[in-house]
Amino acid sequence: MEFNIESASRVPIYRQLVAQIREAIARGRMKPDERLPSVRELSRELVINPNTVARVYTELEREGVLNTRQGLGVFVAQPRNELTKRVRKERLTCLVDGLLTEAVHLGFAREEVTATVAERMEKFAFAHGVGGQ
Amino acid sequence: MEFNIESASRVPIYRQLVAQIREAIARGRMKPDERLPSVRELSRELVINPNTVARVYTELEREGVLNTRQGLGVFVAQPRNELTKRVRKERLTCLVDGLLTEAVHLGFAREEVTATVAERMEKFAFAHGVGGQ
Amino acid sequence: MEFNIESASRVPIYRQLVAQIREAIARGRMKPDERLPSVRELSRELVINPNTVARVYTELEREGVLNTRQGLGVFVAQPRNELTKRVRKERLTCLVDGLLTEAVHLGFAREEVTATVAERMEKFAFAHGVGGQ
Amino acid sequence: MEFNIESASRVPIYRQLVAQIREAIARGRMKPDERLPSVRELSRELVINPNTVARVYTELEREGVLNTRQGLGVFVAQPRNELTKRVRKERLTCLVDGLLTEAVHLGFAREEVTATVAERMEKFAFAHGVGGQ
DNA sequence: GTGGTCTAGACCACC
DNA sequence: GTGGTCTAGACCACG
Repeated sequence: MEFNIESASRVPIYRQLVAQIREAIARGRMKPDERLPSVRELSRELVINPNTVARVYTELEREGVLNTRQGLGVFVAQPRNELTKRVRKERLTCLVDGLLTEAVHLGFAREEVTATVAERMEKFAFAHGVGGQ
Repeated sequence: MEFNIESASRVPIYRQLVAQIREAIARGRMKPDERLPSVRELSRELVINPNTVARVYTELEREGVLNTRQGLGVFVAQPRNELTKRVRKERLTCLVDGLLTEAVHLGFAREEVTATVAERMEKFAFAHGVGGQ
Repeated sequence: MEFNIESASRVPIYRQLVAQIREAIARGRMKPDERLPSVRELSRELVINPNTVARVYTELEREGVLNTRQGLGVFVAQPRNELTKRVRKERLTCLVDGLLTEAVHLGFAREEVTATVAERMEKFAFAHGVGGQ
Repeated sequence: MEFNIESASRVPIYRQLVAQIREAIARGRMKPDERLPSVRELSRELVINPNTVARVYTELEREGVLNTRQGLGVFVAQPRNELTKRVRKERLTCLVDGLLTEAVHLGFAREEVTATVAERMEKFAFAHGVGGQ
């Protein structure tokens, strides 16, 4: 996996990294139980402070996306669904509304948005069937 | 238009307001040339600092979503598309990828996302035909 | 609220604080929307590094126990239940088994454990009725 | 006795094993004077480092839960109660408070906790009568 | 070697 | 004033 940090961006480094790792997993480019680079490796590679990488890993672990095994490294977690159907649906709706708001302001038409969603979907590793309770 | 500020949220007040105004416009609940409440009115109504409201209006004006007519008030701007088709498409793709990343992590299936997008779309005031240059 | 840190303990400072805040809330000694001391105040009072306090607050916010409002401070969150009934039950069972394991090793009898649970329960602010889905 | 190590867990292997042995004894699935597998056997079976198993046995011996008879192996110790009633009661209270704190945050009601404790209790090998001095 | 904890001190965003 | 981010560097626990 290759990550890249724009330190000029106003988005905090740790958020950029979090987003990139989450996207890599969602796109199936990193699989469950795959090992990520060590904190020290990644911090050397990206030329950022080890604590910043550690923070990213900690945060993603708390979310259940990664898990760390002391002395062994950090790994992609098995997907779990601990949230209520209701909460998950609320979050999805909120995200979709945000997308649509921006799409309208950018001047897109309905069909363009639908087409883009359908097109990008192919790149993501969706679960099959309908998600848990 | 009614706005509501959740002061118990970690999202800064000014961002909540910006988002709500943008969404109201995108949903067609506020139309071009419609007048918004004055800074003082809105700050009194929402019980927030006038500086915060002023900041919101300034920010949305900079974005081209609102415009101020000196002595008359603040109005919803006519939709403009200053960005090239290419840039706009890039932004849309980026937003869609963000949505899909979250959707996968929430455990949704393709069809659920497609359905939610289609359903929410009905609530938004999309332009007809295909957007500008 | 008064907190006390044992820096001699092998339990990390930030975990001690997290536990104390969680317990204070569970016992109803801190109520929703109540403000906690600022990061700087608390770090001065407990004579620990402000980053350690910040970490505690961040962690509890991520858990949904606190929420921070930029520029205003950190507050006790309204209780929410985002986890699946199944996951919650699993966690409870696991915690109870841990308790019972220790109780047996300490040589307690059934009735003593039952009595202690009943007795301590009076000190905690349980919700009424049965928890969400 | 069968133990199972979850290597994908953030809990150190040696702690997992310690907990499982303690629980097995508390549930009466291992009785006093029963022999445990040798360090080599167990490490081969669980596919973990022999040093890790050795550490587990040492730790449990220090606690008085196991004892080693040179050349013969490691055995479950006779239950002893070296702690005063007062100290033991303090520990129990502390553990119960920890359980109740979590239960409240998980949104359980009193009755649910009481019921779970009663239910799980059936699986544990409690001493009869009231514990020592 | 791995990650986890803690400190010290800097600079920025929010209200 | 508040909290959020980032860096630098120390020491400890795990395997």
